[in-house]
Amino acid sequence: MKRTYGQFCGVARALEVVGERWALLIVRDLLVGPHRFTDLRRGLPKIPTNILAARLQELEDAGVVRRCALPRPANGVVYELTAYGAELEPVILGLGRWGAQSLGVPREAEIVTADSMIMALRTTFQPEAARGLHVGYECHFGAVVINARIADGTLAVAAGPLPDADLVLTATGPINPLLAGALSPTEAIERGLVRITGNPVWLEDK
Amino acid sequence: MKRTYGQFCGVARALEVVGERWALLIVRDLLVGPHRFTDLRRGLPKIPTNILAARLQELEDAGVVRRCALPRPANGVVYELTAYGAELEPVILGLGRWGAQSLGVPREAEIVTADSMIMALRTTFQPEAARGLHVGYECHFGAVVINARIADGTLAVAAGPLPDADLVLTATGPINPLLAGALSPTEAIERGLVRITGNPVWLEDK
DNA sequence: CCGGATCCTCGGTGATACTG
DNA sequence: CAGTATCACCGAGGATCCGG
Repeated sequence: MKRTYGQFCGVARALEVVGERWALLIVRDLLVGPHRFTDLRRGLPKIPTNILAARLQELEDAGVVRRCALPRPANGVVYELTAYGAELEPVILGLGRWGAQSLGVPREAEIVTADSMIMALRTTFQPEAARGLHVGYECHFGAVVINARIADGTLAVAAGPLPDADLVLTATGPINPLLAGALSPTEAIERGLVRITGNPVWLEDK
Repeated sequence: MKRTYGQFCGVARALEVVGERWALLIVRDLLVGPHRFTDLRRGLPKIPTNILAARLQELEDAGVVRRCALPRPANGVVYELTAYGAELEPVILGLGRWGAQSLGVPREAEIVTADSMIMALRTTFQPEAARGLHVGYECHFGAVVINARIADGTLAVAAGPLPDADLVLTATGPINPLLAGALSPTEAIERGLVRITGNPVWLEDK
């Protein structure tokens, strides 16, 4: 018997499914792609393992997450979003955009993960500004390196470097206004928040 | 000292502010308009009063909610969203749309509130379909009566009846597909989910 | 009636340790 | 690697009370 809100309302139903602590952060990481238990654990450093196991079970029961045996080489398990779960993407992006406004400066012992930065980049992507563009970026946030490829007005972001990147960005200051969309990349460079390497021609918008 | 997620991420920050139990439902009700403590309590029947008081305090500290002395006639207090808090509207609407898919049929002892139905109507509103329209609706969900006015492509929904309504809708069955946008009003009527009174000419879309 | 404050209980969370 | 087991603790949930 789970806790309910006693309301016949879509918002209440949604919160009964993904409103528990940690649940939406798990969904955020899974929006990047399928993850193993240990991958999720690495991305959510403060989550107790029993809570992670419980959340995954609940999300699986709710049809948000699917548990899959890993393909051939490595035996193991991966968790991935169902189509239903993937429909949470606009909600997560909206939450991220709202929360980025009060992000401030990283607090003591607060970490940056590749998955969260990947979703942050997706948050700020403006398809209209990217029409007809074909670029590869490599972004460095501390030790975290992710790559972004823009092609045909769509954005693909993933972890790791991009050897043939047209442009390499390195964050050197508080980049939260950039993530919140309150600052353009050009302004960010002027303020010394981002250092770039490569061809500045590709600095249209992200 | 509050609980944190230990992540430098907009989603995590947002959940630290509005991710606690009941918080987003309070915001949902306040999106309809300012409420008094007792109004909120009525709309969230299962919330303990100490939790409601604590959430309001936290949301006020976070700059999401503002506490206001009530205007002249009645002395008292109202809580209203700040501009920052009101920016959560797209997130709430997205959550409501997602949750409405698995809304099912009202569970035992599950109630329908005016505020939740008002937000549900806002969820389904499609500005493009309402262009040039000027209509007044009155909607009945059990004992809950709300009114909707469409003018100049915008929607205004409020609690209570609308004496000069062009159209009166009464829900008679499981209306969740309608709320989720999976069903058109016309189809809903054919299935006997909604009974209408008035001039069917106004049945374009909501 | 409004706007809480207070007390108590119980279960989930969080930390750590341990196992197949 | 992928969890399960144990346990302390604190916040949710429920009831009652209290000053305007």
